[in-house]
Amino acid sequence: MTLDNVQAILTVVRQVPRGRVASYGQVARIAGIPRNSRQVGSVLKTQTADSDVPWFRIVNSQGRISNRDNDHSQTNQRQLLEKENVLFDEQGRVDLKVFGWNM
DNA sequence: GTTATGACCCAAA
DNA sequence: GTTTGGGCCATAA
Repeated sequence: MTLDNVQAILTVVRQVPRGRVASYGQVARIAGIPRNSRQVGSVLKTQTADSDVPWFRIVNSQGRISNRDNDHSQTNQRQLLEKENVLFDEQGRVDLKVFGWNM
């Protein structure tokens, strides 16, 4: 990964509007690196909360929250999204048809 | 240089 | 609708 790509990823994530979510693959495509969806996660985990990047608006293509299979950060992300009117179902997933970011 | 791992994705079952 | 297996590519050891 070049530094340019990292900046492109962060720029894309910053463009995600409030109340919407985007998938890793979607971010990777828009950033110009279609096959590097996994690296998007690696970049986001270095950002954490004290950044201006809304990392919590990124979920996987199934609408599931993929952080480190831990427990705490997952709930934290969910609450951050619910604060923006993004609702989860009983299985802890968001409806990408409704809350997905379609440009 | 090779091997293993990962906040993933997609097609098939 | 969900779970599995194979594929991808960048980093770490």
